[in-house]
Amino acid sequence: MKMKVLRNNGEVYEGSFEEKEVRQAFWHTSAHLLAQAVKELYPDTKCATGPAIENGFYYDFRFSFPFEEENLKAIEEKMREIAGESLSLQVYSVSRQESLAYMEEQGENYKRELIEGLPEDAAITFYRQGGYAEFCKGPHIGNTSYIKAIKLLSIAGAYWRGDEKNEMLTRIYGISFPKQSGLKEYLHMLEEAKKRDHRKLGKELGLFAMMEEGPGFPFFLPKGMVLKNILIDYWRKLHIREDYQEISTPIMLTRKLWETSGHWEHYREIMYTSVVDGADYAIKPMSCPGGMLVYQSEPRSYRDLPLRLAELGLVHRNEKSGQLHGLMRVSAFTQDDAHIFMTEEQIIPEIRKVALLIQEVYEKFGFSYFVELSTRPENSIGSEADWELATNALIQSAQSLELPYVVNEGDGAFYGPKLDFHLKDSIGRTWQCGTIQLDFQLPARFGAEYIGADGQKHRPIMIHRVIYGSLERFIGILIEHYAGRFPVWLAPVQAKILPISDKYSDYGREILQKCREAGIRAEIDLRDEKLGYKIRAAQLEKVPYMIILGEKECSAKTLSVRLRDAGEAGEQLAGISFEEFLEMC
RNA sequence: GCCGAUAUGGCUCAAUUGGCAGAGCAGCUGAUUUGUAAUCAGCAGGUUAACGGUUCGAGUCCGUUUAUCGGCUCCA
Repeated sequence: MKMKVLRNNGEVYEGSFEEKEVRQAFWHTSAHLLAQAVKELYPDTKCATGPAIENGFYYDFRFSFPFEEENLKAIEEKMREIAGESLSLQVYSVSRQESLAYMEEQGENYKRELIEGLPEDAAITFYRQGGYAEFCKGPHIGNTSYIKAIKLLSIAGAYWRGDEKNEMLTRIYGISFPKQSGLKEYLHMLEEAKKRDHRKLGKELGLFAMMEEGPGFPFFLPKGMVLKNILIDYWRKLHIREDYQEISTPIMLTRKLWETSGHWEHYREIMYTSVVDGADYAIKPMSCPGGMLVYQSEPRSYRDLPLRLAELGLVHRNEKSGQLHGLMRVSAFTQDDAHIFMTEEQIIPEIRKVALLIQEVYEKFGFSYFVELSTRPENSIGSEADWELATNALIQSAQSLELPYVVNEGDGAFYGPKLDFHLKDSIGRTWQCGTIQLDFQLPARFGAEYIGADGQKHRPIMIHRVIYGSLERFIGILIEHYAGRFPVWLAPVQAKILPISDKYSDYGREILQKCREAGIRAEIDLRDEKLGYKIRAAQLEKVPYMIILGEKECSAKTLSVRLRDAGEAGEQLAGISFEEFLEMC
């Protein structure tokens, strides 16, 4: 179905909902419709901003009463009513003066503030639908009647202009479609995504648990621990190949160290601290100072560089309450950290090497990702020149690898800029996993040195980097990515042995032992149940191979293997030898 | 931290206006000896997140706390 789109230069474009511009215009108009409905129902409400987002739209309001989820129904109803009036939209330009006067008259102080931020000579475009007009750069769809299906999804608090120092507004999220079927499909998709939620699967599959006794501190259950260890084994292999050396540094170190590193000043509020024998200690929120001390544990020469020290560091961060999220955001997590000490000439080749390693790992799991370059934040240390050099090195490296990135102004670490790699979860939220951070500050603060070819002392430059980011977050993403159906190499249980009756238990145990000797992660189901029951249980546990043992197999000393990923037909391999099975794994 | 919501056996969920806390699955016991997604029967399992209040009586109403969920801010 085609619909008209009004651009702010007066142009009219005709396109379908499948096109991004049209869809964004559609949702943007839906946001205006939401504001219009809210103003009609609650005229005292102040409107802030309301854009289209990747899936749907939102609008921020300041209500004159405590707004509750209950109120959404009435608003939704009103929106339908207005959409049904088939209001056509008009776009027109107004001078800055005039629009300020209009917002003043309407009592829309947030809008006024936004317009005040625009240049003096700016012509402001307005979009009007019926009695509701809003300053907006568009585009919008031509008529409200295109909007046939509306659902307001949730409410949330959101700071005015995204700044926590500002007052909190009420944000209403919604979605809309030109057809009822579109909405139905979308809601169904959300339901499906919920089934992949790592918190649900983590519980069902016995991977990890969260307990009230340790909010934000995940417990790894036996099967989750297997998964974690597989990731660690894979990581170790790669790092040996890439010429890293593994170290381990203490969880808790003295205040003096954190003062030297700058963490005591810049990171204090999220560090767990303790007093031991009258002295202040902090539990590490990062492993870098430990790595730094290892670097300094002996004199270094330019021949040692680049020196790559890797550490699976368990760090603790006392996050503000309300920020925890399953395994994705926890208070204690294992970073697959490494600190690379190098000369200036080695910066770009080293960054490239790390970026390639991150790409290799993400490709191994079939992840798609996007990269973000974060620049100097307000609360940071070091000279402008160092920051510029570091930022340019990251840009050059990314460009030389043809790695597309978006810039995130002012979001760097306090000691340096960084390239962040973001992965998506099941409902499209993105999480920062890999990161490459360049740091001139820490080596200076610690007075780190190496002896150059010229016999003089020089200061090394440091890279902080992670590939997984945190094992916990990465496992969360992995669970959702595979919906719990891990590939064989990752599956905590690779094979479930299912004897048909207890007459075959001994043969089952024999096969179990052979599996274990061959390094296959196997379990046996010796319960007094029928085969169908055991298959169902194994299938729900998402075990890749089900080894079925009955009279035929027992007497011929063979196996029958049912595949988890076989279709409805229940494809299986009957009467194969143990060796043939081994080759499959 | 902020805005909004939720909390009932191990899990998923019931419990009319405040009136005896219940079911399925999982677990245990017994029978059954099973061929590709649930065999039958029985048993056990709870200070309804915690604390306080209103009431003759609270899972249900009110308050506080904790945890969790959807977001904002922050972040691996």
